Amino acid sequence: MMGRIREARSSRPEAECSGRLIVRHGPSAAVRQRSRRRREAAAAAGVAESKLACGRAHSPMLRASPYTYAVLDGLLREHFPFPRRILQVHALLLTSGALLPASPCAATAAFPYNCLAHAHLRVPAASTSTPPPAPLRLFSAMLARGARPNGHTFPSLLKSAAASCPAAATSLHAQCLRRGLVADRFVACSLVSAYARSGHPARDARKVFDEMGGPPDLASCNALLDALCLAGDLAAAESFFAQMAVRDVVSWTTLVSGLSRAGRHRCALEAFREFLLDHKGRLGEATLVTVLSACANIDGADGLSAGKAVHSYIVRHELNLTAFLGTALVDMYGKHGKLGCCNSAFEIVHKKESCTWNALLSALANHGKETEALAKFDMMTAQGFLPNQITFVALLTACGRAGLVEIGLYWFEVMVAEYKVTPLMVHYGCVVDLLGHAGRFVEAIQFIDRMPFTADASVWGALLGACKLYGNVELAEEIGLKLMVLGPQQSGRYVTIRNVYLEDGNWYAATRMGVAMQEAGIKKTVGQSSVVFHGSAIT
DNA sequence: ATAGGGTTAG
Repeated sequence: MMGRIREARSSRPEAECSGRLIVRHGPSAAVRQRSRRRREAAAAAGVAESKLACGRAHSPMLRASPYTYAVLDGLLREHFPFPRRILQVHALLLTSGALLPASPCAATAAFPYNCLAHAHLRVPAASTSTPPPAPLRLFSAMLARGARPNGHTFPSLLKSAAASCPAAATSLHAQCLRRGLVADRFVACSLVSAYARSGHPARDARKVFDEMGGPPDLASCNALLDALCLAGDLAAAESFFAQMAVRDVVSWTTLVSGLSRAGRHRCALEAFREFLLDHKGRLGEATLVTVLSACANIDGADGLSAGKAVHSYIVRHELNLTAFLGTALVDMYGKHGKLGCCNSAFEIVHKKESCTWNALLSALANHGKETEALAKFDMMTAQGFLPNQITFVALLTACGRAGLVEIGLYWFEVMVAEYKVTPLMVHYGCVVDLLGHAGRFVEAIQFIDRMPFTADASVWGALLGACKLYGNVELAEEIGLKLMVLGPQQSGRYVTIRNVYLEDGNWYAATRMGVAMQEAGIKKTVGQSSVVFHGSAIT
């Protein structure tokens, strides 16, 4: 406990003067005792009591006035970049009674709750841990204490819900309706965004947008644009974008990211270039990250050279390589197989995060540096970075490529048992790939049967690859039937199955597969070696 | 001397 207090003081000594302004003097014995009890309760809850606003011996009671509110807001703002201090200020507000009514007969103010909820948006999920995110818990608390949520309350709540509690979006919307707040443009804008980010169909977001009071403003338009992109309706998004009266960097970034997410990376890059034609200002992190991501996914020299151009922009303007930007850069070089650049970009990212490591690991795993990927994984965990689902995809891929079957199986077990990472379809695919490449077909099939959900085409495809490797025609045929049920669209798989037959010399079966494909509605005749789909060959 | 919304990496 002492250690924490000392750290808070020594790392930010100037903060000590902030709070004294907001305390009222003259504590009675009863008040002193109450305040001690509060401190103990806070301590028991594991929150460090900070000296920053406590004036220690005084009974801290907030007086509700515009002035104290301004101080409170300033106090929180000052601590925005430091998640733990936000928690400390929260603890302070709890112990000082700022979240309670100023007097027994007064109403509880919404203001401190609103500020606090907003501040908590800066706290990464890991620190807040428990499932309902802090802003939503604060909402319950304010309702319980009779504070009346207002138009300033909901934007933070909706943002938080969209990020980590999608199911809450509709209830919050109901709350806004009941309180007559849906005409507020901030609230409406947040609702549009929250619906889109909670996986609702675009029409829900659109409805809120249409029912917003007055003409829509730019932010709301951008929110709807994003909603259309997220719902996958790029045609609607593009036409909406075209008829927007005003567009800013956010509008363009939203469009570029939407196109890129839809797989139209070249279109995304073109849109960005169009944007550059008459944009004179500096580019921000979000825009650069989005463009780098598009560049990463454009195969060939075009993508790489555009990515390099973005990199040189970063260097020229001496932009700080944040985790976000750095990761995008590492990924861009990694996807293009430029492992040297990838590595040096990785090295200069100041505050690396797990995803930064992930980008590096994926690059190594996918470009023949499997052993190095395994070594970097060890470094990553040794330095205290928590591996996540993506990390293990890279790790298992590396094991698969290197033929390290036992090691791969080991890490799969560790992933589930030790890191509590819930395996996704891709992870199962990796393990099936591992087993398959070792020729352990029985185990692979047992493994698939034990999966908590039904295997999709990617998992069967992994096994199919192994069938091809080992000439296991019988199993290939079985898988062929399954794939036909799962997805008649997967023409590439059929071709692989056919090739298994062909290599086995089974021309009859190969022809039959061709017929089956035609029956499944695949425009592909036996005898071709590849199909062209949207300009790229699938074999 | 009172707060809030839209874009971003693996």
